[in-house]
Amino acid sequence: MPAGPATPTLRQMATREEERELVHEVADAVGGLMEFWGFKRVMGRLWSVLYLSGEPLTAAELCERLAISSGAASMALSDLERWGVVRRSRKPGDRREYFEAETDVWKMVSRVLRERELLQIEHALEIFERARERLQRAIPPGEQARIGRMVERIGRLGDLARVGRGLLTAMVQQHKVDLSPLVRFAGTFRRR
Amino acid sequence: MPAGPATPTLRQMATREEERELVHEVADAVGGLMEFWGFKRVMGRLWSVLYLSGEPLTAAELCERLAISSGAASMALSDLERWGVVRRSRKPGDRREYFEAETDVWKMVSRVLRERELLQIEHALEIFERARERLQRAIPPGEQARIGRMVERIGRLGDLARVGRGLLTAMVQQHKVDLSPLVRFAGTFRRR
DNA sequence: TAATTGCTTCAAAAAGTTCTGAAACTTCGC
DNA sequence: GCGAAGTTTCAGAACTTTTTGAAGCAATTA
Repeated sequence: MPAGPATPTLRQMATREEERELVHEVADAVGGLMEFWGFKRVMGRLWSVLYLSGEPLTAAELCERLAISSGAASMALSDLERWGVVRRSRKPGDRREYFEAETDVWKMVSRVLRERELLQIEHALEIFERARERLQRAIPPGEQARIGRMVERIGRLGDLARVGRGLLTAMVQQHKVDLSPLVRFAGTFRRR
Repeated sequence: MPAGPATPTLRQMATREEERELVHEVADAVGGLMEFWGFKRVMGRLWSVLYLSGEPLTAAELCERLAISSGAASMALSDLERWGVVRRSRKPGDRREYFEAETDVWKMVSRVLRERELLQIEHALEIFERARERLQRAIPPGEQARIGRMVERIGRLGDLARVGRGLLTAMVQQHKVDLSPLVRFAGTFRRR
């Protein structure tokens, strides 16, 4: 209602209300993205509220704003801290801990890529190579064709994993690398 | 045991055994990657077995090889089919359905990127922009600084989402696009 | 058309995940 | 060292996801 005799105070309250709601929407969207990425939804929500508030907040305040228990907050905040995405700080003369968001968003993303995605892909790659090697030797007679195809396909999975690893590595390493050769390389693995 | 008087038959059996195990390891690795990506683990396992076997298999055979129920197989195979990752086929004079893996791995990956990741990011982007716009207008007096910072930070989230969208779009569009400008662009969003 | 085989569906079970709230613990000022 | 305030831990509750197995359905053959 843009019309009506709203006093400045009422209008301000309405604005505050709207602000709260918008912040929550953003926090939920970030939470959704993070969940999609295999983190807890609350982690994304907590980080967003801290990031948008711009100033350190206490655990109690976060609990209240997001309507979660102290336990959940404590755990999620520890996780966030472990990911270097939130920092703790204290104010002199105040016993409570304050939490602050890391603001370099790219730093966060690249750390996750490096420590999680890259490990996962590296692990798969090891398995692929080991399997390929082992199948390669001692092919039973009369199975050349079948095993050969299998070996080739495992090889292709390995190639794809390597492309992924290359992309991630490139993204992660300070953007100093030109991704285009990698992307062209990826074209190699289409078909068959 | 490389020594010992193993008959050809025994040796062959050992090899078969090893093959089974290696295929399972690969299938689990792919399953792990797919789970990481928000799919069901079984989906990855099923696809891998089909991909590596190289020939169409029946549902019953897949159930047996992966030790899952017919229900689970039926559902996961439908999902895979919906993602264009597995095809059904029939053999004349055989009532059973056969399943075959899509072998163009990149086609699969890019479809997922396009239909899932891209949607998710697009959704977040809309929320960010809407929130930014709304906060922008009607800033309560004396809150310039606080709201201004908030608006700026939501803007930064939006920028990051756009970079992600750009990367995904580039990857998805037949590799015709050079990713390097995007990656350089990403450097813009570090710090503060 | 009936019998048979194979496939899908679905309710319930199992497994896995996240959240709560209170007890245990830590820290700090007195 | 004691008490108060704040934080972490953890067992169980609540919720979500995945799997099972059997009932129902569909297709094929005789």
